[in-house]
Order: sequence, then C-alpha cells, then structure tokens
Amino acid sequence: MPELPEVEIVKQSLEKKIERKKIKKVIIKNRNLRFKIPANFEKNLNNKIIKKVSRLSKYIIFHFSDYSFCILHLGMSGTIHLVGKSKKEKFTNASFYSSPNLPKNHNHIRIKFDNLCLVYNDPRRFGFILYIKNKKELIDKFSHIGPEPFFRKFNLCYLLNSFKNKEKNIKNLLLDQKFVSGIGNIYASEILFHCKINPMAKARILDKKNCRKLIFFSKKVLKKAIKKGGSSIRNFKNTSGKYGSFQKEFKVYKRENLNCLKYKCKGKIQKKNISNRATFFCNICQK
DNA sequence: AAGAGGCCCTGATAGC
DNA sequence: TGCTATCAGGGCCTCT
Repeated sequence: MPELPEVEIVKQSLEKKIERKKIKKVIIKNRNLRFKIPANFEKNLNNKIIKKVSRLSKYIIFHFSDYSFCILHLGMSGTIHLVGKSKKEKFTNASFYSSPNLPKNHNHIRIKFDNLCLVYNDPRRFGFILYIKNKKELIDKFSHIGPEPFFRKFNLCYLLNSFKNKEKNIKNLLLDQKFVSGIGNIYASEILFHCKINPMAKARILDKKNCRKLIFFSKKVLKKAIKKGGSSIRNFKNTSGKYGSFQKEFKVYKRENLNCLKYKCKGKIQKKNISNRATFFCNICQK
C-alpha cells in the first residue's frame, strides 16, 4: 500500500490521537507477519507511554517515554485503524472496541489505550512491527537506509557519485531504499515522467541536468502527494477513514495506452515490466 | 560484488 | 456464472 506520502499521512493522523497515551494492553491475533512477532512483544509494550510518533522513509516509529521504540512497516497491504470503545461497552464494561470502518479479517494486532484502540490490519502480511530496546539499536536498524529525497544528503554530489559506473537502470535505482528511501513503485514512474527520463536508462549515463531534475521532482511529487492526502489506490485511507486524492494527479501510473499529458506531446503511455514491477512512461517525451 | 529474480501472502480483477 | 491466471503500493534473501 504505502510509499512515503501515505506513511506520512498515517503518521500525521496518528500523532494527534495517541501521543502521550499509555498502552494498557496489547493483543496479537496472528504473529506471522513478515517477521514473527516474538512472545515477549506484548510485555515489552505494556504500560509504555507514547511520547512521540515519527516517520522515517516508509517506517512509522513510536517513541516511548523510557527511550525504547517500536517500528512499524506497512508492507504492501498494511493499514492502521483507530477505533473507540463501543457504546455498549459503557454498560457492559466489556473490553471491546469496534468501528464500522474496521475490516472483518486480518486484524493482527490491537494496541489498547483508554477509550481508544489502534488496530493493525494486513491481509498479505508483508508488513512488520519490531520492538527496539534503545536508541543505539534504532540507529543500527536504519543504518542501511538511504536518505529521503527531502534530506540535504540527497544532493547533486551524492547523485553524481552514486550514478558513477552504475549499470542499474534508474527506475530500479529509485526503488533501491539504500540509495534513496521512501520512493516506491508508483512515485518512481511519476517522478521519472516529470524528469523526462526513460526508466530503462542506466544510471551511469545520467548527467548533471538529469540529477538536478531528479532531486527537484522527487521532492515536488512527494510533497504534492502528501498535500493531497496520499494516493488512494485499493482503498488506502488515513486512520480516520478519509481518502487521499493524489491518484487523480497520476500522469503515467495505470495510464497505459492513454495520451501523454505533457503539453503538445503526441506520445502514448507505455507499460513495461522492469524487474517484475509495472513501469509506466511516455514513449516520446521520455526517450 | 552488483544486480536480477524468487519469494513471502491474500484478494481483486481480468479473461476464458 | 464460475473457474483459473495474473497482478498488486515492499523488501529480504539467494544465486550468478
């Protein structure tokens, strides 16, 4: 589901609602996510106070007041839902939280606060959640993650250096989270369209001008997507159940055989599999 | 040693 | 209608 903009939207809607709250109980229905959730996970989270919620690339990070952490990755199909106690609960005192928006299946993790419950849903189970003991372990965990497009480190010098002798095509390189983090399959195609760079182009042939465009449009596309509340493909919603609208701004993604939207370009959008991932581009203006 | 490809899963949709 | 095949926003691991 989520690339950087969608994760940012989730993070933004989460922080307002769960910061400074204390975890009362953790219930795990299915431990078999991307990584098996260890038996002591619940115990580690019990009674922790969430000091802050942040995001790094496609990861959501819970900062606890005792300087331990929890990192959450949504994989392809992970979603987070915040639900309140049902009205019935007031009378029965049952510890039950429900919402009409909550999916029926695959609610693998529930984290309960007073009057609020965070539910992690993930049909494909490619996502994962990890408890991190301390700052050092956190830094370790992210040591192989490259800069986000928004970071100063993602500059002309860095790109030129990374592209030197690189045989890899630029589309695959944009998906390589060690090079740049946060860009996924949709935004890689969109960014390359704005740059007028062919996704199959080997990184080593790209010049300064191309690098400057990549830096500019990576930021621009992601920023705009965040502003629009993310892309609601396959029902992506924020934690309040609100849809994003950036899918309306797609210039190439899922637009195969349609006309290129660049002014006066007569091209048609092509779809091509690159390393088994659908890639969309204009055959004329992205030569 | 960089880079391509397989694989982990379920569900929606396309095609017959 | 109902079956099967293909594909989906990610990233780790293995093989060459």
